[in-house]
Amino acid sequence: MACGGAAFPRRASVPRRRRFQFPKLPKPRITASMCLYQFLIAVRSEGQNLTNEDGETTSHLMGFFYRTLRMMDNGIKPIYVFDGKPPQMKSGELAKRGARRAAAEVSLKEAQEAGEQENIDKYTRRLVRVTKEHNTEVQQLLTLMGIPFVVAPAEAEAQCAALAAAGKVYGAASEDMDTLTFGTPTLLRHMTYSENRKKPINEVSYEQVLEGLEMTKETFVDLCILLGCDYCESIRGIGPHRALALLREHQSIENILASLDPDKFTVPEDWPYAEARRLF
DNA sequence: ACTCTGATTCAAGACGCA
DNA sequence: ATAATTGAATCAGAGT
DNA sequence: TGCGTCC
Repeated sequence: MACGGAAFPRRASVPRRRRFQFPKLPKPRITASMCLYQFLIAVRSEGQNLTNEDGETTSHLMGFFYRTLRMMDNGIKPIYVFDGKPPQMKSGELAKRGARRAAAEVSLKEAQEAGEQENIDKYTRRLVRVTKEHNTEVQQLLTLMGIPFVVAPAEAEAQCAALAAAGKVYGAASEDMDTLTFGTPTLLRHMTYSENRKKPINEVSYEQVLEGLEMTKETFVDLCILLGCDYCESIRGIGPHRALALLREHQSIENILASLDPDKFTVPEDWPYAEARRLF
């Protein structure tokens, strides 16, 4: 997640990008959770989600329906992957999110009182929440459409990587670089943009990324951990450049830690980098 | 002067018609 | 009871 | 391409 593509130094990110040409029967797997969010946030009219006559939201169903149809039109057979249990989070992180949500609620109320429609929309979007019902409704829709989906035991990204690595699908469609870290041979980015004809689909090959960065799978995983992944925080003061340079020099987090100047960089206490590494 | 990091902010879908 | 993103772009500021 | 509509 946090291992964003933009986080990689431009010069080093030699992973070649080439225009994606549809193979015969591509079956990319797609993480459904993010789609759900985006549909609920974006599919609106006059600030409100689309609803049926009973007032129940249908934005997510519309979104999935049309996007899936469009993919089928282009010869893509998608397999959606739903998140299972969300990754465990730290209490500090939870508190931070709670605070942000509270702030958005306050801002929303202010905007409502001031009658600022633009801000009302903005903060309403920020408060969007995906429920279990949304998930099951979408799954039901996919079933009716005959579109396969998988509910991942834990994180969707890992499940996708497994499907892709096993050759069950052509590739994994996601914006999340963690998907690569999980070992997906092929990552497809901008899947939705390209459906919208705004940007070309970006095909990233794991092999070529490693080659371009001159890294092994092991050092690449360490790199992603240093950049900050979902499972543990990163070291303050170490960003993409230093992380890459340090790994080139020392090959592993252990070696880096042994040589880091403790006066300059503070390593988090009980830093669970090894556990994070084990997850990938 | 320049490089890097980290904080902040914003926007987020798809269709069809003109 | 509990909940809730993220990538990209931009800016500020620390460190070199 | 821009814009109103989708429910």
